[in-house]
Amino acid sequence: MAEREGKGRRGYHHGNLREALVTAVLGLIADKGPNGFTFSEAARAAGVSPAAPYRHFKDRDALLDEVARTGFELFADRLEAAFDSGGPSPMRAFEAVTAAYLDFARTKRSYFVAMFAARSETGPDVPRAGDRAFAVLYRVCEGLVRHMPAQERPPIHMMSYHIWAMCHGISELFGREDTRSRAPIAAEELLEAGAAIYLRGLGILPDD
Amino acid sequence: MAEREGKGRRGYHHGNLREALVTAVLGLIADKGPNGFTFSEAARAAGVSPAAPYRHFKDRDALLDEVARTGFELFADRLEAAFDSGGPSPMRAFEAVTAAYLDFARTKRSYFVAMFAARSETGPDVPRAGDRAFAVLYRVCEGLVRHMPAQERPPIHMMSYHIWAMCHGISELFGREDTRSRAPIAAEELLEAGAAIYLRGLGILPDD
DNA sequence: TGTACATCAGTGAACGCGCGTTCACTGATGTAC
DNA sequence: TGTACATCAGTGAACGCGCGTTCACTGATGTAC
Repeated sequence: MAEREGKGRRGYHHGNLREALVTAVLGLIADKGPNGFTFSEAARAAGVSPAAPYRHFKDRDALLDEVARTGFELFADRLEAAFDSGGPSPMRAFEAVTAAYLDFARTKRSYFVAMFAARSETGPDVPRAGDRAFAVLYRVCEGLVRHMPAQERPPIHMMSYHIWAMCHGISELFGREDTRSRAPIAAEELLEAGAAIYLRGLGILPDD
Repeated sequence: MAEREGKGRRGYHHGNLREALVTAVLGLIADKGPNGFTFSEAARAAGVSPAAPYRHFKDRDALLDEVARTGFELFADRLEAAFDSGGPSPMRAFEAVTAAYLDFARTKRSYFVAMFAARSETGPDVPRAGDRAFAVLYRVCEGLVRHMPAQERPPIHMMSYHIWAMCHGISELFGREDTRSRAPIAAEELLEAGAAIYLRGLGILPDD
């Protein structure tokens, strides 16, 4: 029980301590928030001496940055997969991507928290990974707008920011498992309805 | 310089240590985040021995809760004032309130961070203070919808959640002074445009 | 108005604890021959 | 296929430090008479 034999931990050498630390941190974040744990605790949670993490990370912030970076990569993967699942229909892609945003924020909560808690100064790779996720939202909007006459098209950048903000706001306020969500409406429905209203305001109707 | 004579700190007794601690914590949050300071640091920043805060707060979390509670009260005050400033025009009230949301999130960043970082379990007063702020958004939406025929009116609760989420998402993603905002568009414009599109989607036009 | 006393709100010394970090070390792994 | 050796990735003991918390204390304030 105290030992973790199954995977990793094959004797003196851990084998994949770097990933094990990230995993351990995710658990700690879930319990105590992004700043509620120490470097030593992370080592302990990974079943390793307090000096071991220094082989892989300069300090606690570097470790947290790694979690954030990994989270952004995973996030971007999810959004891209959702985008592809929408097939040729821009509207389906839109729905799949926004739903994936919400789902990630809820089910990968620890990643999500780390992604927005990490100090953006230290990790130059973190924003870059975020850009990949944003690009998916951009492409989604592009698809929705393509059939419109050029004059009526809204600025796609602005539109993607709006969608991003809506997803993000709803995730933060209503899409958390830990706090009983404070709205009597489910976050998914709320987002779906809000997005539909927003798109209608741009002249984009549900039946493509 | 090291002493703070002007106000408070009138000799052996501080006079208003409770508020002074809250103020000190706001400064610490601005520097190092909501969990980046210790109880002792708060005491030191208030110019007081490390044992003194125990007269007023059980522990660090209680202190942070107080900051959050104060923040929510102030936030609600600001929104209410903005609402009143809109006069009889629902649309002006709407614009003033959403702008006030953004402004608070930016200029009272430390409060804002504390408000959403405090563990909601411990402080039963915190959500209650948040409700007062939400009530303003609700009234704003009510006003916007009043002239519509009853059948066309959207559910006001849903509508207020949407507005709240939009304000919140934009504040978090683009409305921070610390990080250079990542959007090439200013948060205010972004919010204004997004809200206008959303309202148009509901059949509400700018010219009341 | 003065005095005695209770209460309040601080001090500062003390304690045990766990953290961050360094260090010489050592077991495991990979590779040259 | 075996052996020697370099390198890698851990250990565990040690250190100084600051934190959280308690404690007897003390200066300031408020109030009863």
